[in-house]
Amino acid sequence: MKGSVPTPELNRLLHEPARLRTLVQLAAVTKADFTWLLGQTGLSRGNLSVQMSKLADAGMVTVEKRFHNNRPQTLFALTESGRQALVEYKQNMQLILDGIPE
Amino acid sequence: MKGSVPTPELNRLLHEPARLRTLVQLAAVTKADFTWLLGQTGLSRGNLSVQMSKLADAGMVTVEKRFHNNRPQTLFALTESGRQALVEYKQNMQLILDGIPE
DNA sequence: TTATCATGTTTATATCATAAACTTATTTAC
DNA sequence: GTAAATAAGTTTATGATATAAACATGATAA
Repeated sequence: MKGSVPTPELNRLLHEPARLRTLVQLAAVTKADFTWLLGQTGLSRGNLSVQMSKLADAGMVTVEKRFHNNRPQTLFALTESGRQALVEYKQNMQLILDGIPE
Repeated sequence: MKGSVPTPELNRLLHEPARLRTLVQLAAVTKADFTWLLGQTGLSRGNLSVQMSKLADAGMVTVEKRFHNNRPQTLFALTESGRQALVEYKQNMQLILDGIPE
């Protein structure tokens, strides 16, 4: 068994850095609106929109549209299954990282 | 600064799971041949070939071709800059993971 | 009432991961 | 001795996907 290094599967939906970043942000708050996420992640509007749609389609986040100061506002929140997926991703990635010396 | 979560850049070359896996394997040994990596990673020959070429082009691994038992054999080894890149990736990813509760 | 800004969404493109098909050389079977 | 099968990779074709550019819509400012 020499040189045996674990290589668990990584959820590709979460693995993409643009989405991983937004999910980590969402994990740190109860709710976040589109514009705030824009600033935190540095993504373009188009990119953030597409990524959030994918996360919503997969049930990782909820989407709530409303008006705030007569402006449309979109609020996102991590779902329970999103939180679970994120924790699982963390565990798997941690196993991989542990195989790297230093 | 409420809700501030660090989001360092991740080296996309290393971030791709197929390549991350082979690099982690290479980090655990001094040298590895193509067929052995095939078994460890579960990648197809074509995929492994492409990924190793990219890693070689980027200077992350060295490639040594020789004959062994009258068969061609390709040996790979992590370079020093490859090792550094891997450690840096580990540190950055660790920062991101630390932002995830549990 | 025209222009500008704010907030997103839709599309078009360009990259890239992956497997299928191909190459070349070597044994093994007949 | 030649045809089939095995070994070790590489090249290509395609399908997915990340990303920005273009678009849409409504509100405020000039």
